[in-house]
Amino acid sequence: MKMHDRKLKILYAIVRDYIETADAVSSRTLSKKYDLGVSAATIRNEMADLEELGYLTQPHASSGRVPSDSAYREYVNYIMALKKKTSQRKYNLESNVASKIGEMRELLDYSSKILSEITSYTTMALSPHIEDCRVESIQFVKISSDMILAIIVTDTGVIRKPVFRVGGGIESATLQKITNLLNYKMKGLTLREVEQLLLREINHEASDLEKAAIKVLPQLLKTLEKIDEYYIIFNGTANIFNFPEYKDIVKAKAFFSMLEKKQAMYNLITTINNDGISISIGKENDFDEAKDCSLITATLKNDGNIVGWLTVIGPTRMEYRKVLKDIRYVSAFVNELMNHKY
Amino acid sequence: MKMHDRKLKILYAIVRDYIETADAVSSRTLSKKYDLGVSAATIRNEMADLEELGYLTQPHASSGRVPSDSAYREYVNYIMALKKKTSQRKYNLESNVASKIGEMRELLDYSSKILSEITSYTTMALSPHIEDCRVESIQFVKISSDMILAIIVTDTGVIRKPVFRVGGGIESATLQKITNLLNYKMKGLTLREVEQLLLREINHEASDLEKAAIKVLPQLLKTLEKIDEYYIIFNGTANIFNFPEYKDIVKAKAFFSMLEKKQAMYNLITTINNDGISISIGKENDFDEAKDCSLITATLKNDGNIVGWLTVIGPTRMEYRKVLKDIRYVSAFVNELMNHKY
DNA sequence: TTTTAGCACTCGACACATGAGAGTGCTAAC
DNA sequence: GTTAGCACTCTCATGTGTCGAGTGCTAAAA
Repeated sequence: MKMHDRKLKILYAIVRDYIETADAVSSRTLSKKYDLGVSAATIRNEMADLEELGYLTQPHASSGRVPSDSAYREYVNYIMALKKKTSQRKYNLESNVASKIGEMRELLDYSSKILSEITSYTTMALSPHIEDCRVESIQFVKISSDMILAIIVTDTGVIRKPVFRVGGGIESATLQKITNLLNYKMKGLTLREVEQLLLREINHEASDLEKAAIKVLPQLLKTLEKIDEYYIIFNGTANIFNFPEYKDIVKAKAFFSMLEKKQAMYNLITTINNDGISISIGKENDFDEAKDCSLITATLKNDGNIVGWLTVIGPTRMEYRKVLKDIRYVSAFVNELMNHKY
Repeated sequence: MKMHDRKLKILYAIVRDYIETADAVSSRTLSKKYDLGVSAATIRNEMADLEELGYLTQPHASSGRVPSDSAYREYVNYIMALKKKTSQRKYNLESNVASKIGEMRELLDYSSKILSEITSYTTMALSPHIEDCRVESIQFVKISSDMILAIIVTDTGVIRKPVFRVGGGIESATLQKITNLLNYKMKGLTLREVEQLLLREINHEASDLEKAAIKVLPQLLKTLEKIDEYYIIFNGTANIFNFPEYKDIVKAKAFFSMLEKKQAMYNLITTINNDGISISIGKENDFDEAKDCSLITATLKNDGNIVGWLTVIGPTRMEYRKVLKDIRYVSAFVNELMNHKY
């Protein structure tokens, strides 16, 4: 459905003004502040239409109009379609940062912190579910008489290093044997499949493993089960108080309760269209506590595999334009770094 | 200075009532609700005295009284001195949890989460500064062509596992040599001293290390520098909104800003009297943002060495009695677990 | 001397009225 | 199709009066 150009112009102006001021926008403000070429009365008529179409709401009979989620959506589609300015800003985010980043998790930490600082919003970094990654290698290292460190490296650079214990200890040589065997059998499998495999080994008392080795497996299996499935971290959570919509204590509480529901946040992010940058606005979020928020998420990929997500979280009245620019910048920087190193 | 018994009784009653209701306490309430044996008028006189002594304040001329920080301190000293009921509750916090805990950090995570759940307050878990721990062992493991995992185990069970990269890769054999040598030289040193030692090795082109090995050291040094100095995590942050004192959005924001200042939080905890359980109330906290909060901290020790801290954070109007009981319970549980395993 | 009853006084909370201002919707004229 | 004008609506700030909670003081009782 194509709206008349003027209607759209007015709609965008309302969205922009509301994003800027957080005040209901009046016809008079629009005619004065924006060069729309028509009088306030005309704008009033258009606004009445826009309200009927569901793009605007009126907090009360004699206030200005406030954009609805659909208005933001319309606006966001519009700015997303604008030619991305190819003004390649230089990545001067601490050029020596590369040498300090060892593994993917640190890169997520660092970039989400930066993103929060330059946007002044709350940001979130998320790693993919470990069970969906393919195992590149598994190693076991004995770090004390009864403690063993398992090192699991996946094909996307995600690394997990759980520690577990073996009652009565274990010989280094035995450990090496298990390492070799499992490593051989597991390469390329997902962790889910590895668990299946371990279970079979345990039950069938596989002949190619010694008794001593077998006794480690149940403990290893337990370890794999309790391993952090994904990694999630927030930055700049206190920033949410800068927005007048969170002056309301009930909303503020809802916001922080939302952040604490990590599994729901995980689902929220991973079910979006995982390509480039995606924006979900208010009720588009399939998670009650997030119905007042907008999320702008950049999917980080390496060789086509998802290695993480960076998300900016704020009120639906978000500075989409600015945040889009910033998140593009940071995620391009991350990609740059990955291409060099991962 | 010994106050008259009756004064103290009244003071404790005021503190208890205020903790319970968050409303300024009136003389009439006290005489009705608590069995003080005197009339409201007498209580009024005592309250006037207590105000003069700095234990009470009056929000406005005709309201009840509110306890000051010193009143809480007096009350806390009193309840801390009470005979701890030795009613050894059974540790029925998931008895199979022990088998799931691999390293200290997981124990901190788990116990602070539990503590937050049973108290309904915000909790914090903190590990000691890694540079103050003594190195038990250092190992290097090659996890890909150019990635190396360093495994640092300290005498208190704190483990760090930083990943770093070596341009051009390195032979496994060379790595083994370095591991052996450094391990030999470093055992018992603090990480700070290890850094000094590495610096010397690099500059002096130490003869007992091959060229190939030497080139890894600078990278290792950098890695040690950027390693997480300490580990800090929060649970139940949204709980703060349950307290009416945080209905004020300015205070709520201050609270979350406080949590984001991790270094200051670290200092706050580590400078308290590090023995058993300690309570710091309001202005006793040497950190502006924490002047409205009380912190109850349990120091976790193993063989006399500090292995972490568990802290409950809330308004100065905290349910000291209940929280004390809960934190004693959880930290005893942690100690139990450690004695069995660490 | 200590405790208590009584009473005047203070202050915040709340309900209610009022007026100004912002903004709209509608109508009639352009 | 556009605009000016005007009546109408609703919020917000301000002011006023009342109510109730709670104190401080005083004088009488114990």
